Amino acid sequence: MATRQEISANRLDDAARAGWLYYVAGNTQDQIAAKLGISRQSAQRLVSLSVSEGLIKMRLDHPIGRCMDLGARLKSRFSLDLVEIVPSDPESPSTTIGLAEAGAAEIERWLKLDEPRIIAIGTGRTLKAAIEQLTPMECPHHKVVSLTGNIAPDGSAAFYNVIFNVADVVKSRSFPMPLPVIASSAQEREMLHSQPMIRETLELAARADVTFVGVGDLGPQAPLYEDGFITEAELKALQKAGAVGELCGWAFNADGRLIEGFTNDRVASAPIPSRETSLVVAIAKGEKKLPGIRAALNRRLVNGLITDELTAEGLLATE
Amino acid sequence: MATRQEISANRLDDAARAGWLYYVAGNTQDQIAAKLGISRQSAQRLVSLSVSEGLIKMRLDHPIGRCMDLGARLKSRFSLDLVEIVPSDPESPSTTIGLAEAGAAEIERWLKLDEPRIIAIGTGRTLKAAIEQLTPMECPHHKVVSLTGNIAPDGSAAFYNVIFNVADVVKSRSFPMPLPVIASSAQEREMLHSQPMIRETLELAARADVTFVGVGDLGPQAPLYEDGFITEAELKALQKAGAVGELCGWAFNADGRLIEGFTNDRVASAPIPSRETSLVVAIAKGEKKLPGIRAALNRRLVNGLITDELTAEGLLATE
DNA sequence: CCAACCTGTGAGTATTTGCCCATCCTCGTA
DNA sequence: TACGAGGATGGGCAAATACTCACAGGTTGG
Repeated sequence: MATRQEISANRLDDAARAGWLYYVAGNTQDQIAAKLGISRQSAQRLVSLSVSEGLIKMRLDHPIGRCMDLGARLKSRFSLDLVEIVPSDPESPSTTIGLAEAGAAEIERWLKLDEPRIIAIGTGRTLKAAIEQLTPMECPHHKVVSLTGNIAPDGSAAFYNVIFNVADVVKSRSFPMPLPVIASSAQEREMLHSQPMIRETLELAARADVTFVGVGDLGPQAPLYEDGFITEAELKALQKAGAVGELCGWAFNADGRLIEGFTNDRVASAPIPSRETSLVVAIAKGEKKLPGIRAALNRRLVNGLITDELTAEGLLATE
Repeated sequence: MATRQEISANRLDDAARAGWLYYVAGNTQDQIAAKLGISRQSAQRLVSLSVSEGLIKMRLDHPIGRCMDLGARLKSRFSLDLVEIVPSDPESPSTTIGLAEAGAAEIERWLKLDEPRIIAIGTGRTLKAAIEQLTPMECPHHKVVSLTGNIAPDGSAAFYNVIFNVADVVKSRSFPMPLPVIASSAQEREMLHSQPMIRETLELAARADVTFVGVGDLGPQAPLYEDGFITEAELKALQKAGAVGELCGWAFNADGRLIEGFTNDRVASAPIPSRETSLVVAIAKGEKKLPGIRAALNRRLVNGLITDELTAEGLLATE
């Protein structure tokens, strides 16, 4: 008499045969049913079994395949709502190559929507590069709001504030923030934020449907420092306090917690919009930014990420 | 054979994405269409493209009892070092279905080795189909050497000479044989073989660690004849002399002995490498090739075989 | 011995996929 | 600028596939 195991092994054999006929030989299930002398439904079950039992392996031989794979893992590892991985070009030192195009594509996906949306934009080199990749289009029904001030320390318009570029290219209504990135004191910040126009912009930012931000590192070449928004002493103090990165000027430590005190008391940027009710996408890559990106993901300061293969690997490598 | 259309890299990227989403992530084409922002029909086209371009590879990972059994019996009956049996699809007239994938898998096993190897390759339709299934990989440390000439009777590159395809896909160093498959005379062959470069290639072939060859039949549609390497008269003469098959152009009789005289005096291919010190794998199946395969196994012209169920049965049935 | 249970089956039905065709867009040419 | 070839697109439809359900045959445990 046949034991259950033998029967099941036989069944797996049949499943393997059916799977082979289906996937490798390209038969239809009807043909398989005829060949194996069973009903089409049974054939379907066998084919299905061959997949669910892992008898059939499918592999994608294309550079993109690796990106998709990394993306899926990142998405589940950090419970992200959006992940986009672009192939790395190890030869190119550019911090924006590929990323800019991918970021622009994602921004355009939102702009193409017919229903009016509020799109919040941070600042930084990566974001600027992405905006430059945007296809000009007519989107007067959307609103684009800046999360950060657009006044550089010397009083001029901050170079890497990109809100005007966006509004220009896509013809949407724009809401810049006529503020310094970092106020001179907490009091000044409060004063500025209480101005009616700015208050409205802040409220608009809080209701953004989608947000795109860059991630800044706080190493020796921290963009905040290089662009003169913070002094060397302030940078050192932040580093000492454990800061590993910043979003729109908000410095945070390796846990993703905002650093208390220091420059954070004076950052005039809008708070990062809710990750519960909206999508906040970080666009960033690179060794230097890795700790910052990881921290932001861990504490869910963002729930979307556009990065490259190498960075994705780095994010998955640890822990 | 369909002419190779130049397809933009971007489209292949998209195809890869779609293929990944479909086969790996298990999305429906509707979902893919939504995610990529295209119509379902376009998604379907991309998925289909990813298969037809060979981006998606499917492999059956299960020892089907019947194939294992046949394989074990063949292995012991003919003292083989390697046997691989794939399921048969009795209805399909294709001479390569399934076999190509299995052959590619075995070739890949060798290519994946870290130590440098010399891999010799014969010629033929089956082998070409197998090569097309190879996954691109970087193997500059291996050497791939052709056993047969790559010049067709009309002077062009022989279509079924596959050495270039291999080298291309796996980036290894390749050693083709700039020779006709069959020289016009024994003298010409000697002359050609004495050329330094060719001599070196021949010596390399003799030292191959592993060899993959097809088996040609010598019936009315013998590939050697169909491809114009031998005349009808020569084919008839070979048949009369008892030839039942050929490896790389070397015709042999039912005992597996090389036919003396006739075209064998002029075959410009390298001799089949040693079965004592290396692995020589025949990849072949089909009723027509049965006598040839049997003869080659009997006299141990090869010590490895990749074939299908039906052929395996045929080999075991007689004697 | 019987009832509960499990496995596998076929029928019917909803969903998904493959393919044809009209149309649109692009680009080279007259 | 007009025009035609060639390729991409999306609608529609038939084929193929996946899923649900009720039931048959056999096993298990009382």
